[in-house]
Amino acid sequence: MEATLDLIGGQWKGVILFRLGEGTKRFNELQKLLKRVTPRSLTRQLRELENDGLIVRKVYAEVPPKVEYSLSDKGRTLGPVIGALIDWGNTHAL
Amino acid sequence: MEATLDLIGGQWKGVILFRLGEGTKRFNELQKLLKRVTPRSLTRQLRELENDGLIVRKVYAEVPPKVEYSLSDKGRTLGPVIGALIDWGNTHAL
DNA sequence: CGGCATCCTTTTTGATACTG
DNA sequence: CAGTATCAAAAAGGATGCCG
Repeated sequence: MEATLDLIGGQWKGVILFRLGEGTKRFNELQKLLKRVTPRSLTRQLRELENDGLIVRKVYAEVPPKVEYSLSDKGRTLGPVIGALIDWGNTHAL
Repeated sequence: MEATLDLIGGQWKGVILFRLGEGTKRFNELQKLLKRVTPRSLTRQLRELENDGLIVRKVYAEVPPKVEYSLSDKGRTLGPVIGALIDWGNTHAL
């Protein structure tokens, strides 16, 4: 369980995973959805999620650049966990 | 969900919650169960969990001192969440 | 036994500016 | 658009020692 928390415990990782659960998103879209995140932080969280194999980063060789992020198969297995977190939060939020 | 992660996202909080789910524990017992945690860190995590109303701290006015930690009613509602985290970790651990 | 105080090092985060 | 670079600041964590 410590391992699981390490994977989703980052400041923004939970929300990123949740948002990507809704569908593929571009860097810019994520940045708008996660108010108050700096590009630097967002980049780092995305890289960690990618290294952990939870999300997939797809780069299009275009101008202007286009990068899409989506859940990997492994990332999708987190669905129930994310769901449990959200349910509890909705029920017990201050 | 960010709120939920804040509550259980600390370095040791998940394990503490899990262990207290097994039953009431004393400070010393927790320290033994959580290898490598320093008293300072353990104290701080316990205080935060207490302030969040997830655990109960009971002090006995004895010599030597005795302090017991246990889950609060609110803390017990986290059971399914903890369970989901553990299940996922067991299934997908490296 | 169950801490708190102090000091120090490591890790994380933010703000701002700039680039392929 | 999707980042990187750099600096500064804050938060977290460990080590050690002392106390009621």
